[in-house]
Amino acid sequence: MSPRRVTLADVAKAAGVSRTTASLVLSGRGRELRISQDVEQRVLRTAEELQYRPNIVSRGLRTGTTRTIGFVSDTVATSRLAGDMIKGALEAARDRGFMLIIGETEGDAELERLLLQAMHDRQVDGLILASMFTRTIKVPKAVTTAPAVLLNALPKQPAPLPAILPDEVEAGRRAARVLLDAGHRDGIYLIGVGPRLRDVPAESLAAVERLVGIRAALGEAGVKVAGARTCPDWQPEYGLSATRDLLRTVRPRALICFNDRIAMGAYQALDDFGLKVPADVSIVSFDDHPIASWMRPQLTTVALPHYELGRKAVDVLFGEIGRDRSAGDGAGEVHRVPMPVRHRESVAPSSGADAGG
Amino acid sequence: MSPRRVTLADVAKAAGVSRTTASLVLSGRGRELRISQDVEQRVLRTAEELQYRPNIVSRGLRTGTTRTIGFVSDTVATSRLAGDMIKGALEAARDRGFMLIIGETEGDAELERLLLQAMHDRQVDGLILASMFTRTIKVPKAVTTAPAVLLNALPKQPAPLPAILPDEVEAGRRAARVLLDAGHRDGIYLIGVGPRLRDVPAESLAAVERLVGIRAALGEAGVKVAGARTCPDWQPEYGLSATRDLLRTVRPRALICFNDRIAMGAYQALDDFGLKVPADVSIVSFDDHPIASWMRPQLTTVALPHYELGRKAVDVLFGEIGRDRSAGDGAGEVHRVPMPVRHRESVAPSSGADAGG
DNA sequence: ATCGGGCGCTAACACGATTTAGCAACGGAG
DNA sequence: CTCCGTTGCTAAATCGTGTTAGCGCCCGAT
Repeated sequence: MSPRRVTLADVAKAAGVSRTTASLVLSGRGRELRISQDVEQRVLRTAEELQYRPNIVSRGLRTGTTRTIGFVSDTVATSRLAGDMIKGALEAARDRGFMLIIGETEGDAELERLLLQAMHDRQVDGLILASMFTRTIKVPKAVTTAPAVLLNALPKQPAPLPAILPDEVEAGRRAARVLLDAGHRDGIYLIGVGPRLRDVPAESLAAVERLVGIRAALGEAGVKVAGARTCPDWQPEYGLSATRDLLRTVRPRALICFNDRIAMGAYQALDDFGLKVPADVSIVSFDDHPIASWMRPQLTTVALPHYELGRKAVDVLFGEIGRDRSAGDGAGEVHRVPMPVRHRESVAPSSGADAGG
Repeated sequence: MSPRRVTLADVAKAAGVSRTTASLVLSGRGRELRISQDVEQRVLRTAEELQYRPNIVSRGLRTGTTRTIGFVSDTVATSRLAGDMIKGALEAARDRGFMLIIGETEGDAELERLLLQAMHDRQVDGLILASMFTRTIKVPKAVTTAPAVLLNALPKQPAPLPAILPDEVEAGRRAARVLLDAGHRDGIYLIGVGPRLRDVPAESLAAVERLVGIRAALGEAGVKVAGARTCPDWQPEYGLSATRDLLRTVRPRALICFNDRIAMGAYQALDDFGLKVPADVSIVSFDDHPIASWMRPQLTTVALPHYELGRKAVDVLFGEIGRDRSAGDGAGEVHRVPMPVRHRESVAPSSGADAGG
C-alpha cells in the first residue's frame, strides 16, 4: 500500500556515493570533512528529488536524542489553563523541531511513576512537570534521568530543578494599583482570602502571594484593607455566599476578588442587593478566565499568562538540556512570568473624595 | 551521572544465556519456541532484579511500531473541549500502553503538512485528526501513510476514514423533549439559528443537526417552533442582542439556545426585561460548558461528550490499526457518541394548560 | 624511485531490540 | 553403527542512522 520510506541508503545509491558520504553531507558536516562541492551538490539534489526525510527513530537509537519532550501534568482537563499552557509549550518546542508527548497523572503517584517510565522508555530529551494550579509538588525520584523543569509549581523538598511560575506577588500589587489609580482609598474588601496572611487555603501558593502583593501596594500608598471574607473553595457559589455575607453588614466601595469565578459570584450577590458594578462597587480580579470578558460589565482582571508560562518552560528546559547538569550552578532557579492587567469595565473612579495626598 | 540503562544484553549476560533467548522469553514466545522452564524462570527473575525495561526506540526501529499515536488538532487552546477530548484519548491510549504526541495546526495547511511529516518521521502507529468544533475538513494527502480517524469532523471529500462525532440530531431531539416533558407546547423560540433549516451558519454541522433533531421531536408531538433569532457568532454578546431583539416583540415561554454561551447572553437579556428563569421562561441549551453550572439558575443543557469522544477515537483507531486496510470494508464509517442531558434548574413545568393530548 | 602527506571518500562498527536460520546433543529406530 | 528427528538453545542478520578509523590516489620533495 504505502510505498516504503526512502532511506539514506536509497539516496546514497541514487547519488552514487556511500551511505557515509550521504550522511555527512546531509548532516552539514560535509564541508568540514572535505567532501567535494560536486558530490555535495549531487547528494543534496538527490535527497531533494527523492524527498528524503531522516528517520528520527533510527537516529534516536544511534544518538540517544529523539527530538521529543515529555509534558506531564496532574490534569489537562480542569480549567482552560492546560490548553494555553500546552499551546505555548507546543509552539516553543515546534520552533526547535521538537514535539510533545503528553500525559496526566491525576495526582496519583503510581500513575506518575508509570508515566515517567513510559516517557523514559521513549527516550524523551527532557521533561516538563506541570501543575494546573500553582502549588508545591513532591518531585518524583525518576525525573533525574532526564533534564526537567517544573511548570506552575515549586518543589516541596529543595530540588535542583528550575521552576516557572506566574509572578503572583507583582500581580497582587497590580490589582491593588488598579484601584489606587482609580482613586479608591476606602472601603476596599477582599473576597477569597485574608485579611491576615494566614487566612489562605493551605495548598495555594497563588493566594498567599497575591495577598502579599496587595498588602504591599496598598501599604505603600498608606491604604488599609477594610475587611475580607474567605472562601472554602474558589468557586462562584462561594464567591456569592461570601459577598452576600459581607453585604449584610457593610457597603464596600471596591472588591478585590481572588479569582474570576469568585468575582462571578460577587456580581450575582451585588445584583441581589441592587448594587451596580462599577458605579457603586468597583471590582478587580485575577486569572482572566474566559468568562471575565463575558460578564457584564466585563471584568477587569490580572491575567494568568498561561501561554507564556508554557513557552518559558520549554525555553528553560532547552537551557537545561544544553547545560552541564553536573555543574549544578543555577540549578533550582525560579523564573517568574509577569501577569498583565486586562483593563475592562468593572472599575470606575472613586466617587468619593478625590483627595490625592 | 545517571547510570546507563540496563539493556537486553545485560540481562542475557547476567542470566547466562544469549540475547536471543532473553528476547524470546521476555516477549512471551519462550514456550512456543521450546525454551526450558529452568532458563525461562532464570531470565524472568534476572530481568526483574535488574529492572530491565525494553527500549521502545530500538524496538521501534526493528518492528516499525512505536506504541505512540499522533493527535493533531486545529487548536487545543480554544474552549475547554480540547482538554476533555485529549484526556479521553490519553486514558484510552494508556490502557493499551500507548502514548500521545500532540500538535496543533491552527487551521494552517502548511503547518498541518509539517506536523504530519514530523509525526511520520517519528513513526507514529496511528493518527487522530481532531477539530475543536464539529465541521467538515479537507483531509490532507499525507494521512494515508498511517491508520487515521477523524475526531469531531467529517471529511470534505469522501475519504475512507472513520469519523467520530457527537450525536447532534439526537441531542436536538433530547433538548426538545426536555421542554415537551415539562409540558411546554407554545411559545418555544430558538436562539442561535433557524427557524428554517437554511438559517444556520455555513460551516457548523452541529447547528443544522441540532435543528433537525429539534424540529423532528417537536413535530412528532404536534408542536411548532414559535419563532427564532439567528446569531452571527455563538458568543454571549450575540445571545444577548438576539434575545433582546426577540423580547421587544414577544413574550416567549421557553428558549432553546444553541449553545451555553448564547444562553448566558439570553439570561442577561431576560434579566434586563425583568423576566425570571425558569418561572417566566424555561431555557434549555447545548454543550455543558463549565459556565452552565455557574449560572444562576444553573442551566439545563445537552452535554458534548468530549471525554467519550476522545476515548472512542482511540478505540476506533486501534480497530483501524488492526484491520487490513487494503480490504476497504467499513472504511468511512461514522460513529456517533450520545450527548447526555444535564438536568439542572433552568426548566420549569409549563404554567399554562396542562392539556396533554 | 621512494616516501610523506593532503585530499576525497568509504568500510565497518555501534545503538538495542527482533527474527530467521541453524547448530549441537541426545535418543530411538533400523 | 548409522541415520533421523526432536529438543534447547545461539549466531548472525536486520532496522536506519551516526561516527571512527582508514584506504587509495596523486602530488611534490628528496
